[in-house]
Amino acid sequence: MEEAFMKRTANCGELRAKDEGKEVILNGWVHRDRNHGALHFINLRDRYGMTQVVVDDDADAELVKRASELKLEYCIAVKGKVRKRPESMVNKEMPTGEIEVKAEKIEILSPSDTLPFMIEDETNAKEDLRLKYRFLDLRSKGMQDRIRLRHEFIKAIRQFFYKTDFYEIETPTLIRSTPEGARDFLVPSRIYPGKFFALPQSPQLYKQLLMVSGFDKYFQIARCYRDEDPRGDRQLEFTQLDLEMSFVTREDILDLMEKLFREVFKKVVNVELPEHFKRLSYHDAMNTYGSDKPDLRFSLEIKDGLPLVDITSFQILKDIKEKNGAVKFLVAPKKEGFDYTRKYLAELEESAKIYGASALYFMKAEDGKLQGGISKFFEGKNDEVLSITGAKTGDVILVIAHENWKKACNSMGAVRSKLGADLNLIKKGFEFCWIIDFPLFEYNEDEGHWEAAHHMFSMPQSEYIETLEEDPGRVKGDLYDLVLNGYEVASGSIRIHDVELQKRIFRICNIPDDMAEERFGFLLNAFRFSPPPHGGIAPGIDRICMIIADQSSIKEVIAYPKNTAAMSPMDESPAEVEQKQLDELSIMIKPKKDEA
RNA sequence: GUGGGAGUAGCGAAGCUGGUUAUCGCGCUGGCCUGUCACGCCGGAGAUCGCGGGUUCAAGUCCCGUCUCUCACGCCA
Repeated sequence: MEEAFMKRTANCGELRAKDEGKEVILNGWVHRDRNHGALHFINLRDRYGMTQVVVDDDADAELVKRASELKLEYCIAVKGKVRKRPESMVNKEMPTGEIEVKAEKIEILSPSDTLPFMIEDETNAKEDLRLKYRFLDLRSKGMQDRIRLRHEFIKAIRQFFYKTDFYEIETPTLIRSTPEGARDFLVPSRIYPGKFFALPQSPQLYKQLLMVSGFDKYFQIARCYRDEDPRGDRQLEFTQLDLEMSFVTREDILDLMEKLFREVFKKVVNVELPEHFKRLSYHDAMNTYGSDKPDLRFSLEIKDGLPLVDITSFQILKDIKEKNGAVKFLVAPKKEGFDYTRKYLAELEESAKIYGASALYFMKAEDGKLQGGISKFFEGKNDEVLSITGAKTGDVILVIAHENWKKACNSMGAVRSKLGADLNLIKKGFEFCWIIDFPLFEYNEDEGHWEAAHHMFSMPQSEYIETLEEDPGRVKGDLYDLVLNGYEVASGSIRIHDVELQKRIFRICNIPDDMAEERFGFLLNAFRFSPPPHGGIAPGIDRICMIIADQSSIKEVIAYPKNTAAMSPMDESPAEVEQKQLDELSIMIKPKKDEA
């Protein structure tokens, strides 16, 4: 019996000089096609690589004709013999560059329309077009590499956990709301007309129940859904490694994560991470780097500007200090070939204003003197300013003042980030750090009440527990974030496991007991039956892969395009969809007559 | 929700202060080519300049409206 098509005996990435003389069949796509008249070269591509196929000058008429029919991205089968390329024709750029396959027969398995954009390592087609033709975009080497990276990353995570006594457990996805603070995606229920399921924002409640059940250690590669505006580093639908452990302290969890990332980064990108990651308190991170997710690939530090206020005649700074606000300064370093022009300083100010600063003040240090900007407010105090700031000739002292400490920090943080990028200060590599001692509550001005800064199930640090209600703003939580190159990549905490404490937290967050009972009753109920002390953390797989893939967008490292992941939303109302789906299903189930 | 940017051939772009045939590269197409590998060379087709309106002798270019995309903020960790 003749085969349906010439099925491959080798892939396009594996043939080498040692395979010389082998008769092979390759299957793949026509990546490039170079026709020289009597000689014809075809780069045949599959996910394993690329192999050059030659239609030589001794080819018979049929082979020549078939080869001339080929166009880009035709899916073909080639039968031929592996041969070494002539010495001077070896392509060192290609892993298979020492050989080529001399075609004896070509079969077109499937032709292709003219492409909407070229399949290149990195295409410059616009995002929406690439997403419309996602299947073509994913044929490119750049995209295949990203998807492979993601695969390797998840594989390495699983390998790590399979050596431990963690259980991998899946939690439900048609659930009642998990309160992470974002909007829920809702799914109408057919069985309970008019009612809805929520898709999980995280497996939070369920993993806590698993701890109450005594599973002790659990992990899951979990899909999560949050109905908020997407960004380059944030999707509606995303994947995280979710884990929870019983009878542990914060140190156990941080330690586990450091071990995990050391092993995984070694395996996946062959990078040695330090044994322990730097730690910064939330306050130190904000004060020093102007961000709770600082990029430590460059050191540029923000300093407290209050000492400057004591020696200035600048009333605006004095007023801010009077009101207990924050004054921050940053010394922008001199750099050869880079001028702090008026225009550039205005750009820096713009980036500060986005985060609420009303102005970015500056003065230049030149030969032991201050020049320009606000220097006139430091008449006769040049030496003091230079000694406080440490500024040297060519440096620029940047100052931000704001009544609101957080806004002052964030604004200067934006300036720091821009300087880091523009002055090329950012080193290659991976800088992890822990941010710890987060405040447990934040005041929501719009709603007029306190709310959980992270989520409502995180433990306050023990010294605050008795006096929680007195001033929620000063309560630090047993919360920890893992930050990589300026992105938050994991977030975790030690959980509350006590009904009364949980209810107090709910009350502070303006959730009265009856509402708490209604929404989280099943968790509160579980807490009545000897829940163990426990805690966990959830690293975002998409974002870490994005950073490893050199900060391509998350759209590029996950398998689904934007909006609701796989597709843009449907127009029909749920009821219409349901009927339509049933109709389609019944057509599919009925066998066609001629097939039966 | 707010603000910035963009929409010109299948794709990516150019088109300065309005001026008569809208340019370039890739792709497509016809031909030539025995060693290419982003092959090369010669020719060709392909665009009511997002859409609607306005100003003007004249609009891709200026104005108003509108849609779409995109980035930042808000929101969200």
